[in-house]
Amino acid sequence: MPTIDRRSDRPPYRQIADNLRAAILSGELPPGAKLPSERELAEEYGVERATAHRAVQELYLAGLVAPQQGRGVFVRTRPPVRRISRNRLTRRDQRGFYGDLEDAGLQANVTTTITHRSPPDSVAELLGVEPGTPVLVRDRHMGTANGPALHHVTTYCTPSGVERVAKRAQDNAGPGGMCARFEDAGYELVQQDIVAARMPLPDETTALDIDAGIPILTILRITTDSSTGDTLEVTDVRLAADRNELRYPI
Amino acid sequence: MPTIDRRSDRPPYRQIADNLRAAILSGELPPGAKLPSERELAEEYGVERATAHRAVQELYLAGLVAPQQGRGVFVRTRPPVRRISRNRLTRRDQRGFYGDLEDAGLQANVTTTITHRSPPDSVAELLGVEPGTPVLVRDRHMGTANGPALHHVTTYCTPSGVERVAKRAQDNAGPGGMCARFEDAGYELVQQDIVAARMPLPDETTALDIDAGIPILTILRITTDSSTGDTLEVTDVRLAADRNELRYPI
DNA sequence: TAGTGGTCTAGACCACAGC
DNA sequence: CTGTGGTCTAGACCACTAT
Repeated sequence: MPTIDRRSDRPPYRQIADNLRAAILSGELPPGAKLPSERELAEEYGVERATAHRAVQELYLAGLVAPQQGRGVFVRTRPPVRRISRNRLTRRDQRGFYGDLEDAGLQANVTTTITHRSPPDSVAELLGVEPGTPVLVRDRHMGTANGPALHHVTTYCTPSGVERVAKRAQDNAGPGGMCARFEDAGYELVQQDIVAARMPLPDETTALDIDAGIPILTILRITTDSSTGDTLEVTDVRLAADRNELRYPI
Repeated sequence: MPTIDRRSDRPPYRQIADNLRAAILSGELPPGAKLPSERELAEEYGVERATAHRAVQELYLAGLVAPQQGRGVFVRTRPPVRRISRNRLTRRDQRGFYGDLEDAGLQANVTTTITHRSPPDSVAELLGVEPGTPVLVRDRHMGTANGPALHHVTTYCTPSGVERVAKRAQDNAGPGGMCARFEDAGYELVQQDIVAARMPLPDETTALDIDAGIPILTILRITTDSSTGDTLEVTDVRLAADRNELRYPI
């Protein structure tokens, strides 16, 4: 019999959320299970419906439950996780993105956009250009024909980097991507990944099919010429954190 | 003069949040700036205060603003970021955690707890033990004397792994951690990191000093014996995503 | 004391699911 | 039709901050 301590510092809606969360994490409410309706919760705990709603909202925004209009609130089921290896995304010696999808019996769906625009200040610094300077930018949105979006890749090229591989960068960079083209041209590359996470912006929420309470993983991949130390390109990858993990062999 | 489209599908509180978010991202409301009070927003947009509150709440839960009771709502300032290198956390050939802090003029504050308990099922599988089997667990909570928490590290050891390095694991594992002890014993180690992100649970929120709308980065580091392929230990690291980035040289 | 955000009650209307 | 979650209004009390 759940109840609320009105004298507690913890507000009622949090106490209700705590109880529901504990039931979910203990397995008492397994993935896919239906929570009591907000009106039932309200009566059960002796609060207004708005308060019960806030409790459910708390769990929704933490990614634990998924409300469905007209049906009820259900415990989230974890979607299948893609475990992405270090060099799956750019290196030529991998079948890469497409092979990954073929294995799953899916058809790839890639849209590429080429623009000139000024990169974020942090990227401009890495590229060695003045903030606000437009550079060549390739946006690639990766998805499946009948499924959720997979990831979004933005590649920023330095002017000098573009010159070195000529027009290939303007169009499709070919198998292995830009890096393979740099290697074709005889450069020895050094790469590093900067991995971070944050909450998505609204446009990322729609572009990457991200549910509330799910962060995005971001990878900033920096490619430099090992002999000169020049940065050749910077690639920014964004993925939904509930469907993707990154694997780095050491 | 901001206004609301009552005929739009997008509810009023989201339209207000959109306007504020745009002002923040464009720099019109720079980090540290004070937002209009909820009562001001309510009057400005012709809505009730509760609706204005929801708009601000939206931004709060997305990690963009920080409300302060009695003072107002302020645009979040990004805390300084620690960029953590691949092997900073375990390998012996690094000064590691302590050196990192000394550089910043801080004093380390580590509390270690040793228990026997059953690991999460996913970890049990990696260790090759039955789910529910208690194993040796070392919890280390890392912080600074006068600052926010840094990270939390949980190490799960296989029974066979523990035998091989005897009692060292029970106590302080010594410089370089368990991995160094395995190497002392002549093992060749292979490691891989599985990086993911998720929203924190309430206890992690307090333990790691995490604000609303900030995800946590999780690293699952798996150490195996390269000759036999046995998993020797599994380490789970959790860090606040607004203060930490991971750097993986390739 | 006045202004701020945090929370709750009370009641209402809407869009949507399922019967 | 009933039950569900999504949202808004209207008003209230609290704790906290600053003057």
